[in-house]
Amino acid sequence: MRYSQLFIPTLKETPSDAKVVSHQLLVRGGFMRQLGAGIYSYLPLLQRSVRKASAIVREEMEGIGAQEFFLPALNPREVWEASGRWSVMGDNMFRLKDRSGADYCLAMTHEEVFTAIARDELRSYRQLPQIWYQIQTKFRDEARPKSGLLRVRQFTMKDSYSFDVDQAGLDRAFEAHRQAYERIFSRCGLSFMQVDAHSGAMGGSASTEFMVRTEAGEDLVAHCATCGYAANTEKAESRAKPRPAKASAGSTEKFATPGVVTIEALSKDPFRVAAEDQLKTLVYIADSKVVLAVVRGDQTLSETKLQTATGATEVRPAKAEEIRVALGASPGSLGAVGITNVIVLIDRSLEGAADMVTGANQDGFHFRHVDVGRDVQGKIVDLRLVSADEGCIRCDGRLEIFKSLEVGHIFKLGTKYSVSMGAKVLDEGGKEVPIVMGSYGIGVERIVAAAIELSHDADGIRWPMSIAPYHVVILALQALDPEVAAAAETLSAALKAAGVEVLVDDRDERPGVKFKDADLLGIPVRIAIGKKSLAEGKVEWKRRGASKEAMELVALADVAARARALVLAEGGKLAS
RNA sequence: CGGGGCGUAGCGCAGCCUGGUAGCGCGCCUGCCUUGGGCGCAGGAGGUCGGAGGUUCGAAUCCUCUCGCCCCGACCA
Repeated sequence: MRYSQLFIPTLKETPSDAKVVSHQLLVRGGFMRQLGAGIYSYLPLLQRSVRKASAIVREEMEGIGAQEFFLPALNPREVWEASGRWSVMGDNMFRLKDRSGADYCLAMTHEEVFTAIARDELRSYRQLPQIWYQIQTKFRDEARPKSGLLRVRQFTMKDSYSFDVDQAGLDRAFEAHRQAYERIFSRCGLSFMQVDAHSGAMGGSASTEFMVRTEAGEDLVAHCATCGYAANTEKAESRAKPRPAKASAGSTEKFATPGVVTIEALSKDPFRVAAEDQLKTLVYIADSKVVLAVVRGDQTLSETKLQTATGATEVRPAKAEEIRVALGASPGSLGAVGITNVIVLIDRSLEGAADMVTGANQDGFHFRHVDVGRDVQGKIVDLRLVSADEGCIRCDGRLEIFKSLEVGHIFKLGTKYSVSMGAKVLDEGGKEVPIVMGSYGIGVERIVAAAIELSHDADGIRWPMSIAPYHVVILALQALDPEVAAAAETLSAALKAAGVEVLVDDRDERPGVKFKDADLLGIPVRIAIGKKSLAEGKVEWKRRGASKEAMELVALADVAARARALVLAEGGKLAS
């Protein structure tokens, strides 16, 4: 393709509203433009990369026997009512009405529609297993779109669903997806890791996220370098920093703490109660029920874990009035001593803790000598957020915590949707059983954005060969010079004949402009054709990102074969 | 949804506090020049100052409302 005829609106300056690198470079490089918050138009160059990523996804899905569908993004309310998610999805789902006033939504995922097809059409275990997938636009009314393509309201997702007659079948489908995902992300040039994850609104049991470690990500992963344990902090567990064991110090005793409403204040003069010797009592409303969550004073509650523990679909901090009604005191003086009329959940690390201090549910007073189990009773669950440098739960290593971007997520759904929607088959024994399902997603644009986050420099993008918009860019440094132009033409034709995708910068621009744009666009191989070297029948070959010293003069006649070999070696695909 | 910030030419910004007929850089168009890392010179086009209402002789500037975007938090398969 001739650069002069392509639409590649590059910018000299970084757009002021772009914060993360992938966003900046995609806009500067003329790959995309914003239409609204979290809504982007993909320009020709980006579309090429997205299609390449999609093609890799498609190949690997076909490789595990998955069959491609294309389902409606516009869904009637009924199918979402059937699974109960019309209400569960809340404000995150775009909703609309048709002309007759009937409710519709823009699908944010497709468990319901696929399960409905399975329910209507699958009757026998003989028809199983099935893996169905699609690569489709998804819509989510994100509360806060941000970071360019990393968090948007409309995006492309590969979603697949497995249907099996039993758990063993699901395990096989899950494993097949894990391996397909490993191949997909590797082929797209990403370094990634698999982490244990929270299942959230998807329901189901086990789930694994595929994470790319980058500061641009929004998830926090806890990782143990010693044994390899890795989990999203929504799920991660650790050995809590130990608290020096204390013996019970007799019965509880109320003492005045006027004006003291924080853990911090209580740890100072005149009280000097270490944070780890305090019980932090937090009041939440879980699906309209009051819940007390108790963690150690030096720990942080994980709302996600609280949600898991309560089984509620919505969990929020209680308002001051609600707290007063439930406990008769204000935040800062709360405790769970003797509380039996509401649900009390206690973090596992507090099991057996003795001689603690906690609020007395009377403003200005606390209790001391509080023993968990004796004075504070409730269900012992995992509630606290892990923090860096705590001990690994699997070995004696330490955890590190870092930001990551979720590019894929695989779930063992089990029978949640098949039961709620009535998708059943007859098993070998003629018994009717719910289909055992799995659900598997990949954010296609996130692959592209993650590749940029991982691979760029001060000058621009450095695309992996497999998803680069073109394999080679030819710079005709003196575009108006007949010999240079002719050489560019000849070389372009040779590369094309060899199956290499080539972009020819034939613009009547100064060399500096072409070099800058080429660096910005990040095409893996740059061939510069200038008068001087051309006189000797040579052109300059340079890998994007390679040092100046790595530039080589290559005979014109050798370029095509060499480029073809490189494309193949680096996992690119030759055009047929 | 809470907190903060910003909307002025295609892009990046100044002007606003202290009201007086809108400016800079880049880009764009024309000509000359130049041609291996975003050249140089000269000329030129381009703006309902996000929108509505108000105050005023007069509003980009002050006031009210509103829309949009960005950031932090909450939220989030």
